Amino acid sequence: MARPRSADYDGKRQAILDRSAAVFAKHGYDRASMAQVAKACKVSKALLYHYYVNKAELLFDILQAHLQELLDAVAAVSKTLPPRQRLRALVGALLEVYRDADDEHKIQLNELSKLPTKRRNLLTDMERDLVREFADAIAAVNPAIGADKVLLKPVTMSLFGMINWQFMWFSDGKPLTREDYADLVTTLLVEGAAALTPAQASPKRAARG
Amino acid sequence: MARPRSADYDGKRQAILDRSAAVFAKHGYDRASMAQVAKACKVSKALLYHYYVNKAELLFDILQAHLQELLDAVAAVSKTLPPRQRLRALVGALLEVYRDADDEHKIQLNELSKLPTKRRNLLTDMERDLVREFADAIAAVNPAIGADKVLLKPVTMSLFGMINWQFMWFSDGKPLTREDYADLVTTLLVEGAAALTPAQASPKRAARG
DNA sequence: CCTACCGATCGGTAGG
DNA sequence: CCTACCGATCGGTAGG
Repeated sequence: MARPRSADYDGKRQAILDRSAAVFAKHGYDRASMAQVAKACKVSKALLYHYYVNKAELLFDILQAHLQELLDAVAAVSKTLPPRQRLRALVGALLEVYRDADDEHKIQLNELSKLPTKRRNLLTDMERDLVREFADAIAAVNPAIGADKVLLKPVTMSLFGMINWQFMWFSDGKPLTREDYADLVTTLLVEGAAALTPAQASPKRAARG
Repeated sequence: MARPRSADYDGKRQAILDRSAAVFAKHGYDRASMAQVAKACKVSKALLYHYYVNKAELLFDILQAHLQELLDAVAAVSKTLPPRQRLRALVGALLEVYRDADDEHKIQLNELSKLPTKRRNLLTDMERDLVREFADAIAAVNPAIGADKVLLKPVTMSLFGMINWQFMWFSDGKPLTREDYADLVTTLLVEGAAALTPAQASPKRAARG
């Protein structure tokens, strides 16, 4: 009989994921040694290599789990909400996942490029799916921008810029909550975008302030 | 007699700065070996250590020069422009410096934390000065937000998010130019922020979409 | 301005 | 026989 997998295999794996993310975020992927990671995870280095064939696979698993969490949160937002409320809910969903994922977010921004091409492409595909959800939501709120081949991308990327830069300055416990910031971002995007489109004979003229 | 400095000392130093930034941006600071950097700069490793006492000083010099260029560009924007035109010019100034500084920008985002505390603090002070210029310009355009202790920071950071995320997706030669994007960002910020303030009995209510 | 070389440490793997 | 794990150590490379 084959020896069965440890009863707590998945639990252990998740614990390794969380703790190693903290080490990678703090010291950077290259500087964090597998010995350091193992110590933080309270396992031996050999056990770490039992779960992951190499360091890059550990990094990949951290980022895949994080991106899947983002995609799940976005998928859970009702598709029947009025467009603006749906966009607001999508922004709030991302910011809520980020509450406990500052480490994973930093790793995503800083270390993704260090994965081998195939693994990296799997993750950038997930990122692209996430972006598409937001682009569609923006198009639903503002059909003129949705139909504009030139404007939709920069407007969508402006939204991601605001959301993904949040980790640089935001801290919980201050007067402005995550919900407040989701409102603020949605207002800047929606009301700002509305000002782009009225005189929209050509995309260029529409974009000019 | 001490041997005089090379006639082209500063020119060589600048060339090292540019080429090493490319290497650090491509492979990451930790992975890029000093041997690799020396080869890209077409100098010996020993000469590299003649200009910089260690690897971190090279990184510091790259980032200091970059941040100084940003501060200079911002300082060159006329202070007598009408508020909105001034904000637009400030955004355009940053995006214009970024045209030839993608490498330096990536390094600033990814590797700043790897410098020793004192060096890092020198650079974060420069970043703070840059942020203050923009916060002041936003306050001039929208005095209600300028007077709001809760809103000014997140609104300013939203602007930096849009500008500093640009390197992730923008490419020159597409229909949307840097000038177009400066217009777009300024419009989102100014018209969006205007929608935050009318009902501004309390900051929280004002931020709610 | 170079080659030669160091003390330290890395990611990954061996036997059991 | 299998998988789950450990203490010890490998060959190769880094910054300086």
